[in-house]
Order: sequence, then structure tokens, then C-alpha cells
Amino acid sequence: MSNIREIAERAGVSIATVSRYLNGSGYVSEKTKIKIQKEIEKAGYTPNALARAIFTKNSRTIALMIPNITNPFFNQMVTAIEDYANKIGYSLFLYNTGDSREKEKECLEVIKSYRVSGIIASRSQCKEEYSEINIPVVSFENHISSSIATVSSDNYNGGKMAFDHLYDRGCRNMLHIKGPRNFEATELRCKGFVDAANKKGIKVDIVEFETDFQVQILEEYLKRIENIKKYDGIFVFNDIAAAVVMKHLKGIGISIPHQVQLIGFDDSFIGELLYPSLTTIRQPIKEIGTLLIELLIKQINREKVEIKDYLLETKLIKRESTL
Amino acid sequence: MSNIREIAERAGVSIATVSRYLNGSGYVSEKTKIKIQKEIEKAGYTPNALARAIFTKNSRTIALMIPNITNPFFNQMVTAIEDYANKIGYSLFLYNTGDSREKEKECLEVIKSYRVSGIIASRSQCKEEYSEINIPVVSFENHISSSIATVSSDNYNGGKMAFDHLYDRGCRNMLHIKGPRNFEATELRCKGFVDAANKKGIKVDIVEFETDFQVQILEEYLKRIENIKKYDGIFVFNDIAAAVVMKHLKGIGISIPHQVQLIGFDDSFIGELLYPSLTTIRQPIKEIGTLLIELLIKQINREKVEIKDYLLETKLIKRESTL
DNA sequence: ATGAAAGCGCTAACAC
DNA sequence: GTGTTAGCGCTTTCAT
Repeated sequence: MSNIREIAERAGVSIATVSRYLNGSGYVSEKTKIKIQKEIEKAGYTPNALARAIFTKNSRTIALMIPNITNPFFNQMVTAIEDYANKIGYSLFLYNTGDSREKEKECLEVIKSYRVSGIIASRSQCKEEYSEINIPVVSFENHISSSIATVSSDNYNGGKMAFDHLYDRGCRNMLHIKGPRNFEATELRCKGFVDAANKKGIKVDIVEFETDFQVQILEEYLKRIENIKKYDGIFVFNDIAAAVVMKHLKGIGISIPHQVQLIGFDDSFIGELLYPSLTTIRQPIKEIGTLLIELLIKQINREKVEIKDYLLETKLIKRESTL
Repeated sequence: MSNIREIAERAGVSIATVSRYLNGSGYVSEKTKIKIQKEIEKAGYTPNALARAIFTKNSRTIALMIPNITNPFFNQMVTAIEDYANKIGYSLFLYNTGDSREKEKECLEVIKSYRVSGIIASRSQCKEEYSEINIPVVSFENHISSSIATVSSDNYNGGKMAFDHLYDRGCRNMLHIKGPRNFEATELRCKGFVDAANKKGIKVDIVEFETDFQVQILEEYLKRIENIKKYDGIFVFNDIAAAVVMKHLKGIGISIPHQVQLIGFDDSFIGELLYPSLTTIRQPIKEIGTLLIELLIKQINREKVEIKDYLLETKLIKRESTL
């Protein structure tokens, strides 16, 4: 690939002039502009963003750390972020941490080396590792440190809404299938559900799953739940796990919602495709993605950003899996 | 962030020595190594990959162009690629083209500027745009040019298998819901299906959808199909669209597989979650992802790679949506 | 309006 | 073993 020097020589000007032309900074005469543009096209020249970044200290790249791209929730979030990023001329590095602390640490090293402009962490399992970084960071769900803003849905309230809805629909014997312990969101959903139950003087059962989304593993867990039929309402920590639960229930001849009512969490696209379609607690996925990147970009541009918890409202989406 | 000069000064050596230490190239005495390492840790220094890339002409980055990350098929493919890439120390730039030729072109410009080591295009709609690039490229599904290797499943045979299976199960009045015209894969699946039908002297109906995966739009298309009940077998161009079709059929009271048998394509995870679970033609997703990146890495490393069509075998996965 | 030159952080050839 | 130095492709200050 050619470089700025080559273009300059061919156009019979200095590299400074070409640089000015490329950046629209400083004066370049019309004639010169045309000459330069012609040579750029002839050579198929594209300015080297790496060289540029090394000087400007802004690579215009963002690192996206996602625990699991296969989960529809996360890829809908990534879609929103990608869309926004590209519109403002930023490119995305994608890292799939697989909810592994080790992998996240390794990724962080690589990310630092690429001098990204900012980092979007999600469900992070690292803390101090971020403190030595002086790159803007925003976090989804898990808290990292007191100097990093956290975006999440109001999971606690979401859990509460899930209970209230099931209770409303007549359920009195409920089960909550809870997600892994190291997800803050999961704990809050559970707590909201249980607190709401206590308020009504209802005791609920809780089973913890240790994986976010791996169909086979989830199915194994399900088989271990004794007498799942005895419940009349089940709240599952996310939609994809709820889909597996639904399949399992139908498989053993339980009718939804007549025998057991089922409610998920996320409102990822999968809920609509199930039959019966899945009642769920909606997280405003697109807003989450947009807020994450907006906060990040502001920090990159050295605008003031309040470092706090940004809590987005959840909402009950009533579909067919509840009465 | 500190630089190599700072580390060198603090360790009381020259930058060349630090560079040698970092790269494990050339001799550095044990004592010096220790001193340097100590300073690196104290400063929290991470070598600048951009500066390195500018010199070595290898940024160790790969651009991944995906038409639609929300489609489970593609995010399973991305997962396989990400996994492989990270293991060998490559990072991924992610671009979601949304099947737009314009967007793909723009992405290509950005990608060039970042001097990526290689590009994985998928379902590309550009041709000449790639020819002026001298970066290794591999393509998934759509052919780009005679100098670029293409990986795909054997879509033609897959279409044939879909027909044969439905025919086997007694269907005689079949519909194929075909994907958008600019997807080569979609055309081949259709052709395989139709050719197999002709061989049996059977006439099949075909309806073309103009989007890959946007639930609402697909639903609109479905409503327009007249008297869908008259068919006893439907082959849908991918699993996600098949899920929408299934939902639609169940919604109008048609029982699957007893009244209508349904078969999808891809074998993305969604098929298992549906009820009845979806019979489908499996693409070996993980193999596809792995082959794509293997071919690319070889080219990056200047190893010989045969420029041809790499056709991976498809396979019938029999589940509950067919008899 | 344009050019010369210094410098961004790094690697590597060459000298000692 | 280690240091000096040129150079990768770029931006920008300061002359002219």
C-alpha cells in the first residue's frame, strides 16, 4: 500500500500539503487539491489510521467485551452499539470473554496494546485490572470501580414485576430459576422477586443455574429439579433459559400457561418466536446499547460525564405464556 | 500511557534493549531482563501495537464483515472465528453490513485504513471494490473474484436433501420459501430443491422473501401467501425464518408435522428450542468459521492456499417438525 | 499557500 | 550483550 510520501511526490507537492488536504486542516489551493485527489485515486491510497492514531492519540476504536455473543440479548445490544459507532466513524474490536475472568484479563492486555479510545465492559469479573488503565470505560451490569459508570436495567424492579404479574394471574406456588452467582443482574432479579413474594407472605423456591446459556447444560439442570409440575408459576432469569424451560415443560406434557405459567427476562427476539409466545420483563436493549456508547464517547471527547449507576426502566411484556 | 523510551531510561538501558526484551529477539542479560521487567510493571507499560504494526506491516487484526449479527447462524460463526483468532493472538474488528452494498463499501474503506491483516467477508455484495485491495480476503457464501477463496456449505445438495426428506415423509404438495435474490446460497438451496422435485415429476411453489431476518417483515410476507394450509410440506431458506413460519402456522391452527411438515436450513441453536423442534439441514457452522480463518491466516503468513470453492457437507437433522 | 523538520512509539541493521 | 541510528506513515509547528 502506498503512503503519503508517494502521493506527495507524484502530485509534486510536499507531504505536509497532502496531510493538510486529507485532514481539511490549513490552506490548500484548489488546483493542488485536484492534483492530489487525482493521485490518491490513481494509487488507490487510503491514509494509514494506525500512523494517524499514534500521533493523535485517538485510534477511533472501541473495545467491546461481551460475555457471550450467542445470547440474543447481547447480539441485539452489539447491533445497537455497532450502528452508533459506525455512524460516528468508530470501529469496534469484539472480544467474547465467555464469562471467564482469565479470558477477560488477557483481552484487557491486548486491548491496551491497541490503544483503543474506549472500552465497553459487560458483566465484568475484573476490578483492579481496570484501575491501572487510563482509557475511558463504561460497564454494563457489573460494577467495576467507583470511577467507572455502570449502565443496567432496573433488575430489582424487574424481578418484582415478574412476581407481581404471576401473583396477579393466580400463581401461589412459584419457582425462580436464578442465573449464575457472579452476575449482579441475576442477584437483583432474584432479590426483587423474593422481596415481592415476602411482602405477600408467599414462599418461593429458588434453583440456581450455573451457566448463562448453553442449551445442553441447562437441560441437565432442569432434569434435576424435582417434581417441577408442582409449581404453577416459574420465573426464569433470562429469555433464552426460559425457552429451554418451556421446551422441557412441553416435553413432559405440561401445558403452558394453563398448568404452569412462565415468565422470562430480557425481551430478546426469541420470546416472540416461541409458542406460546413468552411473557417477559423487557430490558430496553437498544437504549442500553446507545447509552453505553454515548457515555463512552463523551468521556473520550473529554466531556463531563456523571459517574454513577444509570438505571433503565424495565417493563412487563405480556404474551401468551402467562394467563 | 508510557512508552519504550521511558522504560529504557528508568531501567538505565537503551530502547533497543527494551525492544529486544519485549520481542524476545537478540540477547539480553538476565540482570537487565529483571530490571526492565520491574520498570515495565511499575509503569504499567503495555507496548503500543499500533506503532509495532506500522513497522512490521502486520497489525494482527482481522476484519469480520457480517450481514446480520442478530441471526443466530452468524453469531455462532463469529464465536468460532473469535475463538480461533484470539488463541493465535489476533483481534477482530466487527462490521455489521446489514446486507447493504453501500455500508459494505464504506466499511471497506475504514478497514483498509486500519491496515488489517486480513478480511473475512460474508455474503458480500461488492466485487471490484475488493480487487484494488492487497489484503488477504476469504469469502463466505458469495463469490467475490477469481483470486479470492470462497467457503460455503453445499447449499445445492442441502436443498435436494430437504426435498427428498419431505417427499420421503409423504409430502406431495410443497412450498419453498426462498431467501433474498442477492444471496448465492439462497439461490442454490432453491435450485437443489426444485431440481430434486423435477426429478420426481413434482411441481413445487416458490415464494421469495426479501429479507433475511426481521421478524415483523417476515410475518407480513407470510400473511400474503394465499391459502398456506393447502401445502403439506414447507422448506424454508433458514432456521430463523422457519421459526417465524412455524409460529404463523401454529397461530392459524395448523398442526405440525401432522398437517404441514416443516424443514429449515442452518441448524442454528434456535431449532432445538422450538416446539415441535425443527427438522433442518445442518451447515457445519463451527467448521465453516474455522476454515474461513484458517485459510485467511495461511494467506497472511504467505503460505500457499488454493483459491477455489471450499464446499462443506450439509446434513439432514431430523427433529419433530417432520414425520 | 506551501515546505522543512521534529516527533509520535516502535523495530532492526549495524557497530562496538 | 548493548547502544546508535534510520525509518515505518503520519501530523503539526514554524518558516517562507
